[in-house]
This record gives sequence, structure tokens and C-alpha cells, in this order.
Amino acid sequence: MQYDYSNIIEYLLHWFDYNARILRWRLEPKAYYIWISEIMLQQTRVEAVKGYFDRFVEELPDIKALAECEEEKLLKLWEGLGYYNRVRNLQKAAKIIMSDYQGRLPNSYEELLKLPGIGSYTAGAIASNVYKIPVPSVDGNVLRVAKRIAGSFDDITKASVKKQLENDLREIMPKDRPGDFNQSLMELGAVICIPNGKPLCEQCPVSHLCKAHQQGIEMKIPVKTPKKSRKIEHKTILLFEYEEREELTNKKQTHRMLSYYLIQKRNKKGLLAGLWQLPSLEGKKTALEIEEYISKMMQEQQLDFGILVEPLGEGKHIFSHIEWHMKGYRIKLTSKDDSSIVEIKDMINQFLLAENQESKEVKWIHAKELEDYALPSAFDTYRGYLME
DNA sequence: AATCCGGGGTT
DNA sequence: AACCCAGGATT
Repeated sequence: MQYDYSNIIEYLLHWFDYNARILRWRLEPKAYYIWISEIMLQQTRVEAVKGYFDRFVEELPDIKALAECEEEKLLKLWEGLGYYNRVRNLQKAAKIIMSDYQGRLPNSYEELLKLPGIGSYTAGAIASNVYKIPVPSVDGNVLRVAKRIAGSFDDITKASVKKQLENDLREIMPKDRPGDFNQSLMELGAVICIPNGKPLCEQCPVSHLCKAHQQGIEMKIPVKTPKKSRKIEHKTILLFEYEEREELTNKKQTHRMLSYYLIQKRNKKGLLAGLWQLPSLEGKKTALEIEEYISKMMQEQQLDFGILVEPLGEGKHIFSHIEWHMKGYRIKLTSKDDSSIVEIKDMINQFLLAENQESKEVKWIHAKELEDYALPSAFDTYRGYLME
């Protein structure tokens, strides 16, 4: 054992009894709720999860409902939470649970670990909280808290350091309240022994046992190797628009114009997998390049449409590991003859295929229909240009 | 062991 | 602008 943490248990549990935040999955700690919350909480703050959790379990109240949910609806429920593989794995696991585990979450650490989306942290969290199994669940909070208490300069980005801590904690888990002990470590990390800024050691129930506090080196721990800098990608966002005349029976108006916009399904793998996007091109194109591009394409498709290219300004979106620097254009298509929107749609589809992009589903929608499709916030700069 | 995968709040 | 978050899967 590298460090003996057994002295902190009683203080942390007592502190937790009086200071635990009130969270829905704590009030009603069903296996399904614990599972869903733990997946949502991966790399995501409690405050961000609350609303998503309530909506999710209302729409999908049990494992069966989750297993049977349409992917489109699932992604919409997850839209904005990020790391979308989490929700795909959630459903994969739900299907496995329905077919192999009689619809109930497995009740051992090892079996939980086999399910997609469940690693050592989540398996420990479910096992200890739902089934009272004395196993640790080590996340970023626990690593920070533990290393400060031990006064250790171990690099917590190393997998070996996490494994060592898991082993040390496994030996001293309180048999009566393993779940509460795990939660108390995380709660302390989230509220007192915080990641950004100075920890609130005056309020800490274990400051008298904390090596970092004794030596005044709280801010020097934990040690982490810096992350790789973000890569910058330049993109051109295309807002294809087409107006159609809608006849009205209304006496005051005989008709009105309705706008269609083009959205496109993203690849099944990679960034924002399976979500929708506005069609885009690599690099920042000029308006002239866009016009030439489409003219050429119309010739090849032997269709003649009027086009109007309007610059929509620049936008930026920052992911954790990539930056998108975007330039947008509205491309308004106007019919010169009786050609239907079907032909235009085909033309655009061909256009996108011809540009050596993967074959992706495209859809013409009204602005209002956007609420049915998961269009991530990376496109917020241009979302506002969609009008009814 | 590195790299990929979001989005938003803090400092 | 940099850092981090109730991490896991893939390479």
C-alpha cells in the first residue's frame, strides 16, 4: 500500500451526512437512476446534468424504454451534453441488459465493467452505491483529494497512478457505507477541495489529516502533464435556402412564402457523430469560389437555377481539442422554370457527393422543424439565419 | 501510453 | 486564454 487513507473515513462520512447536496439520484437511488446519472456525470458538472437527467428519465423511465428508443430521439435528449458516444453506449448496454441480464443491471463489479460505457469509475460507483459492494470509484475529484491528503506529487494523468489509488482505497473501503464514502470523497472535491482556485481548507473535515495543507502546498497538487494544444480547422458553412409558395384558403392572403433549409447527417463515427449539421466545406472559401462551385455543379446536373450568394460572417467554436474557425454563406436558390424542389434537392445531394464527401443523408426542413433534430451548438453562429 | 471525444463554467 | 469537469473507447 502506497498510502493508508483509513483515518479519513469517519470524518468524511460525518461531514457528508450533513453537507451532501440534494440530488434526484441521491433521493431515489434506484439502479437505473444511478447508472444514468453516472454516465451523464462523466466529465460533466453536476449543475449541467440536473436538467438533462430529469428530462431523460421522464422520457425513458426504465431500461426497456431506453433499449427501444429511436436513435434520433436519444441524440436529441443528449444534445448539448457532449461526448455523444456515451448515449450510444448507454443504449447498447441497455439492449445487452434486456437480452442477457433479464432486464436488470448486473450486480457485480466485474459484470458491470463488461458493459459498454462503463469503466472502473462507473462500475465502482454503481456497485458501491446500488449493491453496497466495497469497491472504490476514482474520478478526477478523488485523485485530487487523495493526492493532496497524501501530499503526493504523483502525476494524476498517468493510468498507473489511478490504478494504484484504486488499489489503496479498495483495501480500506468501509463495509457498511461504501457508496457514501465514495460520494463523500467526490463531494469534498467538488465543493471544498476544488479543482480551480484555492481549496476551502477552513471548511474541510480532514484538513488536520492533510499533508498538503500542513505543508501549505495545496495549490501545487495535483500534478498533471499539460494537454496537447488545440488544432485549428477552417471551415465554410453553407446555408442552402429555397422558398416555396404555399397557397392559402385565407381571405386576406392568397399565399405565403415558406423557406426550406438544408441540413445533413454527420458521420456515424468521429466528432459529433450522428448529429445534424449545416453542410460544410474544408477551408474558408470566398464568395466567388462558392458561386463558381455551384454554377459548375448546376451545369453538370443540367439544371438551371438562379443562385444568390450572401456572406453570413465569421464564427468560431471551441471544442476541447479542436477549434472551428468558420465562414458562412447563405446560398439562396430560385427556380427559373417549373422545376420542383425535388430536383434541387437531388442536385445538392449530387453536389455534396461529387465533392468527395461521404454519402450523408440530407433533409430540407423549415426553421421550426429544427427542434426535432440535434444540431449542436457549434453551428449557433448560423442557426439564427434560419427564418420561417 | 496517446489520442479522440463536447460544452460550459471559473479563474 | 487556460483550465477543468462524478471518464471511456480506440489505436
